[in-house]
Amino acid sequence: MNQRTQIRDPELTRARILEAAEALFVEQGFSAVKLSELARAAEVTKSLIHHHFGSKEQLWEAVKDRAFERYFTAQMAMLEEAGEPDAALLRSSVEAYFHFLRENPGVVRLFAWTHLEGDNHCSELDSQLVGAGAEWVRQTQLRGLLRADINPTHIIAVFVMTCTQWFEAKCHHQHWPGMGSDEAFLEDFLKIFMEGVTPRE
Amino acid sequence: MNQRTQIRDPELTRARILEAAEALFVEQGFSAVKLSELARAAEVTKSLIHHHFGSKEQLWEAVKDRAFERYFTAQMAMLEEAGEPDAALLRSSVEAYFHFLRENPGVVRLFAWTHLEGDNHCSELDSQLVGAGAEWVRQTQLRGLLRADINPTHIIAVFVMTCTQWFEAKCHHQHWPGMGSDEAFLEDFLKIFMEGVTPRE
DNA sequence: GCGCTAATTGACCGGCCGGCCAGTTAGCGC
DNA sequence: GCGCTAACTGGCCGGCCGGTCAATTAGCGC
Repeated sequence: MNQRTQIRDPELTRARILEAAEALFVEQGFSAVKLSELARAAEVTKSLIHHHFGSKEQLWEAVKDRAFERYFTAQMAMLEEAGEPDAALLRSSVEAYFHFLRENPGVVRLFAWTHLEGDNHCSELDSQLVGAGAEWVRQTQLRGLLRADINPTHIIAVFVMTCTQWFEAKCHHQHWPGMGSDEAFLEDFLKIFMEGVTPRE
Repeated sequence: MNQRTQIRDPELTRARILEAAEALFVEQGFSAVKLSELARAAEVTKSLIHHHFGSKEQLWEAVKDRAFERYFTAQMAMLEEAGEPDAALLRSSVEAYFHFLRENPGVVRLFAWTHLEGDNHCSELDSQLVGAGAEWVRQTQLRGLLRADINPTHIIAVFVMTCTQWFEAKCHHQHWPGMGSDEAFLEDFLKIFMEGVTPRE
């Protein structure tokens, strides 16, 4: 900003802008964020934001791309290290997904904002992920280790949506009477879910 | 707007503003809505909005209050007409809730926006609702008709969150490979859920 | 009918929004 | 070192945002 330390590092500048932008967009959503505020947060001039990203809209896209890229690679890694299909593995996948969301609350909110915008530019990536997961479920069904009378995609959807909503709407239902902690809820959800997808002997 | 039909009907005016505001807020969220646009949609001058509601913020509160009031009374009515506690009734309650959300997509989005804002000014009403539902579950558990090893509030939460997320994030997962229709998903969710909450004989 | 209240209008405002541009300068290739 | 590219600055802009206000008038109580 002022005359001190005139070192230039465009990579760092881009990173600083992206980081500050992600924080603000996650917090307030696209239209509530002001570029002036963002510039202050990133310790950068407003013009610099335009120089590196073109417009507020393009910056928003860049932020989403980066976050969903992270989400996608993390999930893909989890899927790939999954071993022999069986019910226990499904359980631990749900746990892993739940904990991933808990550790990445920003991603959850970013998802939520984009859902509300009707934006589905991340759905190619997500479809891949869900497709792979559903295929894994199908294999497990074929081995008789999961109920075969349920659409595999729906099995994935049920646990993904429950975990997502738990964190998206946390501010809302955390005050519900009798509601337990993250872990207590996950425990109870797994009781229902696992019992529901496992075949009766 | 112009000189024709100089009839005044403040109630109708308020209603027109509220209706247009709800539509826009539902669509775009609070900060993306412009009062000028809203005035045009409601066929009303901008000043009239301020006259009747004070400020954009207060109008937003009024819109939320009205919508949540509607939601609350509808749900309370459903709860009260519920009869003898048993598992079949839980099933039909889930179905009713799911169909209510499908018929009221605006409410779902309004909920979503307020969740993201961290606003929980509707939580007293909601807590009542959840409390009543959980109590009903507890009664059913005591009769041995539902598994007793699960927190009743969590049972409510699981189905509420799944239904909510289904509609909140519809634009997102409707393109997932293998995903079925509303009814097909509900069917599969109920298979999992009912099996999960029913005691093994 | 008369007068008072409040619904309604349209002109207007200060502020700030996203974006632009002319000018400066750091840093890299040569 | 030299020059060129692009990173970076600060001032600026048009537009429109939410909000105000004075003036007008419909409608209701009496």
